[in-house]
Amino acid sequence: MKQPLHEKIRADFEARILAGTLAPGDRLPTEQELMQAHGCSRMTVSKALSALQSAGLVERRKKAGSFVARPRVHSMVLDIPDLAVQIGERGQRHSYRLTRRQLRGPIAGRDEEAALANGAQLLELDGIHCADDRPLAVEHRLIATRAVPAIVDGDFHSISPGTWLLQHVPWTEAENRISAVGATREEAAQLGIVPGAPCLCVERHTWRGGDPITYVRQVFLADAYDMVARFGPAGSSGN
Amino acid sequence: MKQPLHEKIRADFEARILAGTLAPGDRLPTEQELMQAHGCSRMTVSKALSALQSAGLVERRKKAGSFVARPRVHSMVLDIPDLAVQIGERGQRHSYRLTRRQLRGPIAGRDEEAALANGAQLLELDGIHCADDRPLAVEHRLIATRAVPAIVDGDFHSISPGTWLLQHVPWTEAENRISAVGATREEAAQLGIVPGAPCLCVERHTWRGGDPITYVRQVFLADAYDMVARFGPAGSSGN
DNA sequence: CGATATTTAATGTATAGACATTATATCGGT
DNA sequence: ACCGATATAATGTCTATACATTAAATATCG
Repeated sequence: MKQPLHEKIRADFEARILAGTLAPGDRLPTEQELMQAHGCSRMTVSKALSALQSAGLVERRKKAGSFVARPRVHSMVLDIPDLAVQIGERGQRHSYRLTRRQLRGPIAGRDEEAALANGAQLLELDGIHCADDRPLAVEHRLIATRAVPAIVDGDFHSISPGTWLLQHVPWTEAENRISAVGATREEAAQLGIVPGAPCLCVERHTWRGGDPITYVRQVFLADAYDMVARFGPAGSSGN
Repeated sequence: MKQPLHEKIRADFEARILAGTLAPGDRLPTEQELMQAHGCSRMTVSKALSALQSAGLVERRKKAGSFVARPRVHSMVLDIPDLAVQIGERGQRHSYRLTRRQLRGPIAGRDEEAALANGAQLLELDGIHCADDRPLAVEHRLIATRAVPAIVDGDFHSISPGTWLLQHVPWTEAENRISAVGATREEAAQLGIVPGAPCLCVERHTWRGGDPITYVRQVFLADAYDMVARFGPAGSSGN
């Protein structure tokens, strides 16, 4: 054990937060309690808590204590966009229509699906996003029931799975693959465009503490959607 | 001045690093020197330096001291891709052909160009990126000579302006706008495809400490290029 | 000269205490 | 019941010191 004490305390809470044992909004012990529990000085626990704070995992308030941070939306540089919110910001009404729902195992031979399923089942949810009832994107999504068991009870005829996931399951890692594609016959029919018309395709994997959560492929109407990623110095932190 | 001392020290070095006064590899004062300079204890300067370290701005080595961190490539979540490097990684030969070079002022009425120029002139560089002599992307670029005066002496018939900029001018903020477009007649001719074929369009602004550096619009062959952005917990730091 | 041992200068970790700050909670008075 | 003053509990900052760790620099020996 060459690990410094403040690092061990930090890692302990990080693990518990990522595992969900400590949920957003939960209060964690005061510095007094922690220094007694670990038999160390206050500076040491304070250092651990400060590290968690600057990593965006906890929020510290005087007199009140330290709490697991709420959403983590803006600490991460490129958000996972919530289509419903984005469309709403443009003054349009978002709607989602479910076209397919299936609970199944991974398709044999598709290693990515097997990795996502991680021994359990997958929930497949396909649907269409609309802005003011005009089709905007078709979505194909797979969700690992192992990571998100509550998903199978969800009703996604009204709210989209993406919105639900963003509100219930914080992610810690994500990978976006963005490309331009010509619409297939099927996609073109659903979006009301001609086959081969340019579309923006976003494929995204998300993980939480190393465990895969979901895979999604979204095909957008080209003239209706841009993807914007802005990023800059993370630091500052402030007080 | 309600600013804590360690924060003032941190901000001071951050500013100097972003301004370029302290260049990558430069050594900054030892904790001893800093505590004398500011008349404070070692813990205080150590806290400032630790913050800079976890922000990825400096690297600290025992016995040696603290140094301005080298590249900042992986601390930033979504890289500015260097096409030349990416193509090389795929085992292909990258080449860039300059098609237009013009030193000019901002076009009247275009506020973005005026903002980029910032009172000085703009260097406009258009060109084509090829992989193994097959056209891959057309690029339209504007560079602020105010931020990068050395650019006007550059010879971009062989190396691409993007490569040059990445190697010479570190950026601190960037904004990517990614969309799918149909190729215009002109772009189609340069890329060897039919007009209207789907292409991936990347528009990017970059800044350095608030000053605009460059604007670029790249139009990629859809089937030859994906954009991948992977990001996860910045923290960990470790020792 | 070169490999190895020693010194040493820097950061890394930790302690125990002091005082500052601030949001919450409690207590009064109207 | 409300509003305002006061107490209080938590974090925020800082000091002064001690010892640990590490890697660069230097000395030593074959």
